[in-house]
Amino acid sequence: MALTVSQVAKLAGTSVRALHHYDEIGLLCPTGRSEAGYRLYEQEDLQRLQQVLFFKELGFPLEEIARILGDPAFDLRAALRMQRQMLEERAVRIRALIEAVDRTLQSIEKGTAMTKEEMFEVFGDFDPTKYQDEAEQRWGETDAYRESAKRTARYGKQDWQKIKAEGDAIQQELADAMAAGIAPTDARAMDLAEKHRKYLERWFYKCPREMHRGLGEMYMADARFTENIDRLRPGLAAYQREAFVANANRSE
Amino acid sequence: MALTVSQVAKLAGTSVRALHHYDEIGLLCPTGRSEAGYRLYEQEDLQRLQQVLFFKELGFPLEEIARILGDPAFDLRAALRMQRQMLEERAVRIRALIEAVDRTLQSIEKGTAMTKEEMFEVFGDFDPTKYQDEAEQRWGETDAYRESAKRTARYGKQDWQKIKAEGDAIQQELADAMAAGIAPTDARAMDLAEKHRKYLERWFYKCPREMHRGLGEMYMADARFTENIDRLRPGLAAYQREAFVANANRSE
DNA sequence: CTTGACCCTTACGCGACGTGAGGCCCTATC
DNA sequence: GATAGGGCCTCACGTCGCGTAAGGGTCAAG
Repeated sequence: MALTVSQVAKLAGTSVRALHHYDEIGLLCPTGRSEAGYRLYEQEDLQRLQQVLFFKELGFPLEEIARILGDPAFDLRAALRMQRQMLEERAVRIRALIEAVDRTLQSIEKGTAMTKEEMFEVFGDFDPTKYQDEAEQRWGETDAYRESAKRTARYGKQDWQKIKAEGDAIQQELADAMAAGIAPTDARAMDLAEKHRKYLERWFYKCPREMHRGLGEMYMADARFTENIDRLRPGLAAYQREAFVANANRSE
Repeated sequence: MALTVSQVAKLAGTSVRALHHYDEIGLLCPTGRSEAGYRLYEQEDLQRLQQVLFFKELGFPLEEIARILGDPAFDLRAALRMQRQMLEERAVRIRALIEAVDRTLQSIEKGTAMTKEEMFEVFGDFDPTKYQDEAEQRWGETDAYRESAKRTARYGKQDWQKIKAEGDAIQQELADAMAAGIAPTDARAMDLAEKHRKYLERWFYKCPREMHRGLGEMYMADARFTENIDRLRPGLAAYQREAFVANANRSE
């Protein structure tokens, strides 16, 4: 069942030359060669190619990809989860760009000029190299990462109870902090806010501080949420929101 | 109010070298030069730069960008709407990739191997040159495009209130469906569930059906949520959950 | 035994800059 | 007014991920 270059290229939607290139630089060397020197790709080569293309799609330089895939501690599932995460970050960026387009359109229609800063807001805070750093970070502390990743692995039905319990516990901690008279702007409260955010990120993926702040505000705006949270402790919703906002504002 | 290269670079989040390059190839030549030969950028240069960066972000080669911006029939608003459209296509692609990652993860966890075709499905149907073709097409039939684009154009800048209202409306629709005696497994109810999911994705990013189902279960598991939802209509929480689950199970 | 589709290697080209090198300009401080 | 440090200029070569021949073997079908 070995495939030739052009067959693989067709399958993967890439070019023969690209496959040659990957072979040249040692990124993807076919396991076999025919008598006449033809490259022969097996199933495992295809899997590797899929990974290569995924990372490529995410903007990694080929050399990086080789390093990642070559890592003896490489864990396919962890990698896939990482890819997922990064794709979501991309989605966020695209949304930001769409909003920027909309804002520009609006300002044109209203005839109000944008400030220079506004014009480039969206381009500025994007660091394309961030991905690579993140990857290295993640792959650096492989041990710790693996552990935490293992937990996320299966989202069994009953696990949702655990998730909920964890969320409740954090909220209880916030309630306690409030009861203890700790200001929402206090580092301890902010740490709890951050803990909450991390909790969201762990289970629900992606929640930058910006959005977390928004979440806090939404809790306030929606009477149903407020009531609910305040049932745990009156004023907790407002307290929580303050803590989220404070946490969003610090460290930047 | 003229700016120097490094100032512009900082503003736009690009590099001085890039600006030099754009000048070299005639893509963005600053209107002025100081006595000493320093490049001086004016407001209009910044606007053009913004456009350049937008198109670049969309993957256009610089030469193409020069052609587009140089077109005497160039209409900024039409261009922005086109950019919007293309960004949304990108978002779709990213979602497809996310789903591909999810499918791969699932097949690993279930131990079922994917076929070769499945593995590359998502890469195959992506044509990076499509954008350019599309651009030319669009610039050809400007009239028809304008009309349809008008609808897509504006999106309010603020507000959580609108978001909340939208969410409430969907929930109200679900309550109505329930009141009308429509089964939660009925296509109409599932459509509402899907609508809710899409709503979440639009504003809160990412919520695959798997997670949506989990959300429904979480609503049920948490007494506070259940009470809240049921306040709108008794039993709505359970109904909603059923619809989410049904929706998650179909179409796959 | 030829034809045409496929494969090989070698090598140069290109787009969008990064990265110096070498030198002028400009303000600030001694 | 001399010098230091930062910013600006113009070459010009390097890089990355291939595209694109060039020149030549391989293989199944007719």
